[in-house]
Amino acid sequence: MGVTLKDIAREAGVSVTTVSLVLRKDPHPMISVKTRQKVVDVALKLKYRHNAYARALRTGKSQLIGLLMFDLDSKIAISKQETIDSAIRSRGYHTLLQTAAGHADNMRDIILELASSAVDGVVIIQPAPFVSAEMLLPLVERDIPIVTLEPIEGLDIDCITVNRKHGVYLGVSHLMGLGHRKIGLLHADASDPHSAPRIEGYRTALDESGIPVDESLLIETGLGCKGGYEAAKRLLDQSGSCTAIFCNDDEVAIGAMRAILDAGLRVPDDIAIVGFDDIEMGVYATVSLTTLAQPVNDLAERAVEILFKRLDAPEENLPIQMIGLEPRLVVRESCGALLKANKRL
Amino acid sequence: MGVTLKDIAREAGVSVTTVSLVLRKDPHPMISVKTRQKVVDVALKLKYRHNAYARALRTGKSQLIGLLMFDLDSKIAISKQETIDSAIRSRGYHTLLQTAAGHADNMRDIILELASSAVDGVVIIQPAPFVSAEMLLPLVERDIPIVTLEPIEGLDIDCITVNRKHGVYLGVSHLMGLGHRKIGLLHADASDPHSAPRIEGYRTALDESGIPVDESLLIETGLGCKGGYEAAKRLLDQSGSCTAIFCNDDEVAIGAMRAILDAGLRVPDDIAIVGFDDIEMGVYATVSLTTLAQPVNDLAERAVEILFKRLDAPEENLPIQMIGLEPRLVVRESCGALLKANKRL
DNA sequence: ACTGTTTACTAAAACGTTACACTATTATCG
DNA sequence: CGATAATAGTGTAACGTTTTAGTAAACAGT
Repeated sequence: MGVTLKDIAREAGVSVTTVSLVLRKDPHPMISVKTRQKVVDVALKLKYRHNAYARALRTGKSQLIGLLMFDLDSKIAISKQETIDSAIRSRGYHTLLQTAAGHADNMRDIILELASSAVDGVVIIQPAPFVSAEMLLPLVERDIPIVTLEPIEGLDIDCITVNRKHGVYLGVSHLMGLGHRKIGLLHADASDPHSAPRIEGYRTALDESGIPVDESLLIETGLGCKGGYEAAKRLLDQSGSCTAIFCNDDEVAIGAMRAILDAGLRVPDDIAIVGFDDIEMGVYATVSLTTLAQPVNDLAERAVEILFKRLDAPEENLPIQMIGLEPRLVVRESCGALLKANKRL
Repeated sequence: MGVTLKDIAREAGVSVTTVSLVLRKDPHPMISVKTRQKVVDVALKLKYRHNAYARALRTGKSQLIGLLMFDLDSKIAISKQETIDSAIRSRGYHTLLQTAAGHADNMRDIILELASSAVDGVVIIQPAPFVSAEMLLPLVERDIPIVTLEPIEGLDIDCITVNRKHGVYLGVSHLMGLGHRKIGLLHADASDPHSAPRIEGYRTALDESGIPVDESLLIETGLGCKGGYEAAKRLLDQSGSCTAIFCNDDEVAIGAMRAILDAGLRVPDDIAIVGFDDIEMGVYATVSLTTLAQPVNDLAERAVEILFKRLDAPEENLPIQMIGLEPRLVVRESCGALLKANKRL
């Protein structure tokens, strides 16, 4: 149905090979300018489009990188996706974004589908807790390079992530610097691998100042605004005595703020809030959000860089990379630091 | 490198055809249970995965639907994407999500790429103002069915959209029912095809009540929280006299709320707010958002339904469909209706 | 015992490319 | 002038699958 190289060859009076050579802009082979021009003209006239399948079948390469996401609920994950996407595009490759729409079953399906020789490489943006080493086997067996943005237990693959432990440490230390001693922590449940480092960072910060950890201030939260709202409510109900809350991420923080306001308290006057991620919405929250910014650009660029190093050198046994980037504290209204500074004036 | 049908055929002592027949689970051909079992066993043993490219090349079908988005900034667009994705999955097809990451140039690239026989059909979630009829030509020429969620000028293709005019009419009428007479409208700029229907709906509602339209209350807004924040600021600066604002969408509304609070005013006491879309964040805004909910599920299901009707009957000349679904008013705090009801008690 | 039918399977040709190994033709040089 | 080299191309075999048209064997019917 479509126009093929054969059609162009016939029309231009040359061989299929020549047409292929010309249209691929292969600089090496010797084709006269005249022939080149004729082929290009005919191709344009017939509105030729290459058949991606035939090309991929023949070359074994698709110029396609699979971008695997669990869902599109989190703004920070989306901004990672966008940045990675553009890094891949800038290298002349295309992106095949796959989302599991919040279903772990889909994740397995998608990985199998990607393994059907569909992509040259894979970046997994939200691996855990949805992706296990075993699920990635089909890709590993076919030597399809994988980079994840979070470590996967039991599998040695390139991983470039954010040092969440240190981030939480920075945030909690900041709150302590403002005088807070009773600091709540809304953390994801244990199945989320981000949870443990966060709790560690929290403990480290408190330990360092010799403050004992009050376990009742550690509250498990669901994800999203809704999760934060409910978790903060539980925290406020059970112990009215905390003066600050460190939230799992900005979306949880926005939900938590709403719960605090609903309880008749003010942010940051009565309770200070710190989030994690630095999403745009945080800036426009009723009380703008102090947070730890993830180095999204860096993260994306380096992830793609590592992936392409492997693509370019398929045979070489490059060492597995495990890199942790540092988040950066962004001070806005919700932590009360600005309020305090103003008062001092 | 991968295991092919040939490998299985050799190992199982049958022909390639037989293997293909068995593994595709073609019910028609007569293959004995014994042979069938042997082939399946060998395939499993060798960890066979079909080669998607070879299959697509041979059959001319990829079982892939392209899902085209301009960006992932808007929550409502994402929820449409997720719903459409799962509708496509439930039909045994796969989704190829492509985002232009906010660059119109990418959009053209992506469409060309999709036209390289890469997909069997396309759903465009945010066509306007980024996609023109001319850009879609490569798809149209190859008879790849397209469904958009918004009309595209100059091109007759299936379109299933939301009746924004009526939505705005409902929202503005609701505000008028609450006694508001000076109602601001934050609308996208004219390049956005949603803009005109919104303004129309606004005018219709006012006309119906015999209220003259004060043009100074119609303010052009950028997208996202930031856009809403800035536009609301402009509105408040130039005329302090409006008592309600209808916002282009929920994200704009959240930004606008922040601007109102920054100006020392309260929502909804001093200024009532109504948004459009019904995103989750609106529920957890400091003042929960009254809005017009888009019928996302319906939208997605019907879009996919139309697409598959065309896929299943490629030759039949099905009539072009243009469907507008009705949004639904969701009353929360920001419009002041609840406040008023409480006072009355 | 012959035709005809059913059952179980297979050979070979596509699909549109690319890659490899060639062949003409023309130019260069001692 | 003949030999060599450079230039400009071409023919054909893959890539892994599906599809079409077939064959070989077993079986039934008269």
